[in-house]
Amino acid sequence: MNARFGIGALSEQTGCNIETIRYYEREGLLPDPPRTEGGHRVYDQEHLKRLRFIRRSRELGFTLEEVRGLLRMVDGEHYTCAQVKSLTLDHLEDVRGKLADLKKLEKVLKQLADRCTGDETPDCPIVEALFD
Amino acid sequence: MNARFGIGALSEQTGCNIETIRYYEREGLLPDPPRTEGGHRVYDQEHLKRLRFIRRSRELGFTLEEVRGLLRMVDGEHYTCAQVKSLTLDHLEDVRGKLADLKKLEKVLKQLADRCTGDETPDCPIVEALFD
DNA sequence: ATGCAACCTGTACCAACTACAGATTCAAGG
DNA sequence: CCTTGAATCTGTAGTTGGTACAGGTTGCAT
Repeated sequence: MNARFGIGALSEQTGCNIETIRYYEREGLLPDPPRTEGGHRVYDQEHLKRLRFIRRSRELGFTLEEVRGLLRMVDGEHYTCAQVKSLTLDHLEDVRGKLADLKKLEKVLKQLADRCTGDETPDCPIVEALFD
Repeated sequence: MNARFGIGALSEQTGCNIETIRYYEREGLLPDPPRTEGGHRVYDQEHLKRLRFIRRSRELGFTLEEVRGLLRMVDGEHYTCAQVKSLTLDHLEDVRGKLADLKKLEKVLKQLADRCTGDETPDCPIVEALFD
């Protein structure tokens, strides 16, 4: 249960690639782990837990800066629900903004594609539209 | 009508910032414009038209590589509707993929935020969820 | 003892710009 | 004609979130 393992195992456990783990360490998101005599990193369950937290956050689209914020709260142990919720809602707004943009984009692209016959004609309404 | 103008005016006409215009030139998307004695760039309507094309394409989410492709077709004068449509449909698929991802994201974030009371409690269900 | 997989550091690269610093040129007012 | 300040010039570095080497060292099994 108190298993210790190398960076390769941590990578496999989390699906996070090795270079990225070292990158998170450089960025201060993961603490510098202890090393073997020869300098190899040695991890434990705490590291695993923390890296999973980072990965889950990233999958939800939080930026590294936001993850840093979340980790500070968690580390400080004195965060409130309100703070975390606020960060989450801000991020949700971002996502909704992007969603709206992409929907517009999809509509325009679809319209363009529909107006185009797709045959061998050398005059394309898409190109015309791009030229305005 | 045969107006010639500097990079600042081109920037204003297109909403494209000056550094970006020079960047497009370096990247070969815009042709090297003629220069004044002193080395300042001098543009005309053709440059304006081309830059607008690039900007419109970028606004529709085409990558610079895709824009390059579109420009090659336009420059070559021997593109077909089919080619352009194919590029557009590929891109439309990309957009739809991203749209689907973002929708999932929005759902999860909303669920998380809803489960969170947002009060002064120090135990947050969002944080719990991120730890899995 | 040896072979080779795993790991190390350091650097460079990706997209698509953006942001300087420090030098030069252009255009307008006096 | 001269000055002044805005516009422009080149060149380099930074952004985000990693990824990809190169070239060297360590760890472990045989």
